[in-house]
Amino acid sequence: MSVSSWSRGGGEEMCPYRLVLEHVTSRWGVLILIALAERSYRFSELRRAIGEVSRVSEKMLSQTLQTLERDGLVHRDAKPVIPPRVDYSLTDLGREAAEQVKALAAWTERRMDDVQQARREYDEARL
Amino acid sequence: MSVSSWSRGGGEEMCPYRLVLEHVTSRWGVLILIALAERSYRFSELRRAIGEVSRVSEKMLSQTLQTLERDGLVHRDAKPVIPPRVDYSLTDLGREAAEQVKALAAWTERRMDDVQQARREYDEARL
DNA sequence: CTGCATCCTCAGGGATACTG
DNA sequence: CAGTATCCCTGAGGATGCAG
Repeated sequence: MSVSSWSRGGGEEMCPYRLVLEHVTSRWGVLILIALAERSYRFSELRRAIGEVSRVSEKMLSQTLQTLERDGLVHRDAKPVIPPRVDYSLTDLGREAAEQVKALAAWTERRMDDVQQARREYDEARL
Repeated sequence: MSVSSWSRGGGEEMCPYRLVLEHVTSRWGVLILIALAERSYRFSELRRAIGEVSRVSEKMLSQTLQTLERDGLVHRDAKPVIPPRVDYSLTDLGREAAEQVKALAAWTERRMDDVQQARREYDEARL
């Protein structure tokens, strides 16, 4: 992986590859992948689970789920019953993505102390 | 790593840990970490390197560099010469972060075909 | 060259109401 | 319950100009 191995095409639009990366690392994408890595969730259930961390609107949740579904990372299982029941889970591809994201999140958690220490020093240095 | 292991504190603000994750996974944070993982760069040089992939304004570049520096991931070496020369490189902590990000980017690159295939099927299914 | 300050735009994203 | 549609607003981010 190197930056220069990326687009290099004179055009203006991003390479599709960057887009997937943005979907996966997006604010809600990260949380959805981590949540679904544990188990499948129904829509509102997922919203509550994520809400424990950071409030997410219905709009953003369904929007992000659609993006991830289109990328083949999330599987949407809509059962034709009344009231409606829709279960979301990860595909194999999604599980792989979730592993990467979880690794990143785990690293952040591990190194949190070092980061906060660095911040204190940085802030103190410019008082 | 599980979502529920995150904030859980009745408050409204994000846990500082989420913030670091957002810095690292941010649009420009990702590109900066990957670029600096290869070698150190001067400001404009870094801007051009990243620009090959996606145009970045001076403002966003310096802004993102500052947050990453504050988080202790990037080292800023300003040489007191005329004209000014400032070199940016990764700290040990930053190199660790870059490894995680590169792993994620590499995965995306590897699985790009599967994703595009999934997209085609998804789009085709709703014509 | 390396930025900081300013202005301005536009799209990400929240709140609300409504539907199947 | 699981969304879609609509309105609206904040803030990310670009463009420009200036300073050290």
